[in-house]
Amino acid sequence: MTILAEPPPHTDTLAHNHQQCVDDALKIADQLCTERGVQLTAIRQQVLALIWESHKAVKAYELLDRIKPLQAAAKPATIYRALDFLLAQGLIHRVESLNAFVGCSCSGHQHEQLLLICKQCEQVEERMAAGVMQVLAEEFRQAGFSAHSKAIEVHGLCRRCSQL
Amino acid sequence: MTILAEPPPHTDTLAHNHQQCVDDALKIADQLCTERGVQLTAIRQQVLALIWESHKAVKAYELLDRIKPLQAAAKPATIYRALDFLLAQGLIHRVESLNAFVGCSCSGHQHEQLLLICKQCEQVEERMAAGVMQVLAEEFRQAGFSAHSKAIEVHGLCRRCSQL
DNA sequence: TTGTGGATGTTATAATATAACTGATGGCAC
DNA sequence: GTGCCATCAGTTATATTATAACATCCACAA
Repeated sequence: MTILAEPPPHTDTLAHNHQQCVDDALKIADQLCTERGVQLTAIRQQVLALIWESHKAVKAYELLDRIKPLQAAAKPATIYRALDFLLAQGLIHRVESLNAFVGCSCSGHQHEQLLLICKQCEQVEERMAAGVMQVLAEEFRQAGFSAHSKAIEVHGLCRRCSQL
Repeated sequence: MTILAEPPPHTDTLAHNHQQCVDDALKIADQLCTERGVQLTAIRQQVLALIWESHKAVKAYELLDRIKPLQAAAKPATIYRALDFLLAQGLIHRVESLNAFVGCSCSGHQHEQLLLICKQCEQVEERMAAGVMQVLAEEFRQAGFSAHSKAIEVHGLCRRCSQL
């Protein structure tokens, strides 16, 4: 079983240039939406930017609080509609086990990912985990199951936090 | 990569003797609780039995409605407390992506499982998926991640429903 | 008896999410 | 330009999921 190379994990907010993450995410979002002929409106972009403020998963009502300075009229529906859009475009992940949302760093790729959620620093690392997905596919074949979507969410301690 | 043998899937309510599933589940629960010196009280047993009425994932408030004939005083806390107990004992799974609960057919085993959730018939098949878990473990090692819990929930069509 | 711990009862409320209708905007066919 | 349509956002209300906090009960042991 060969495991494909992974992009460097960004679980260390101190050590990486986070503004670069945000800029990249917004730029990619912009490009993808243009290509697809869908609108990355101001609200949607603001929500995406708020989600990318950290590598932690963010709750919808936290986003609501944080968008209010920019969108005074914001209500739950404002946020949930933006989240629905971003999810549909693959720009964010929903973290089911936390009822929260995190930026997707492989936006535009179709493959599903593995989400490693740190209990300590709360950051979420996304990994393509090609090997895992391949073995999973074999498992589905055996089970006669046609998979439409999968979430692999793992709670534990990230490299950094387990070393502390 | 060898895949271990799986117990026969019980995704077909019509074709299998479901009463057997329920009886087995209750008997195993009883044994485990006795062994562990914890109390499988009437409420807890009733909730477990209600969850086992089908192989579908059941919502907490559905359980609340269904337990009322038996426990007229039942309130949300009644159900959530019973669910917490059953989860702690490994007798049920929480299906994060549905905010619902399903009986665990490998109660007492420590290993994590793969949950295959059918969009059509709503039944949940549990698989040990030893191969998947093994490859996952290798992935964690590479990521320097110490996993404490993992949920692998896959939505799609089960064998039966994809053949219809 | 008297405490102690576990389970349950009870009330209230928090947290998460959606429905349904209204209005505003902008493109485009005519 | 006018009218039409689709998309997005505003607004109100409510549904759904989950927990907090405190009271009560009861079995059992000291």
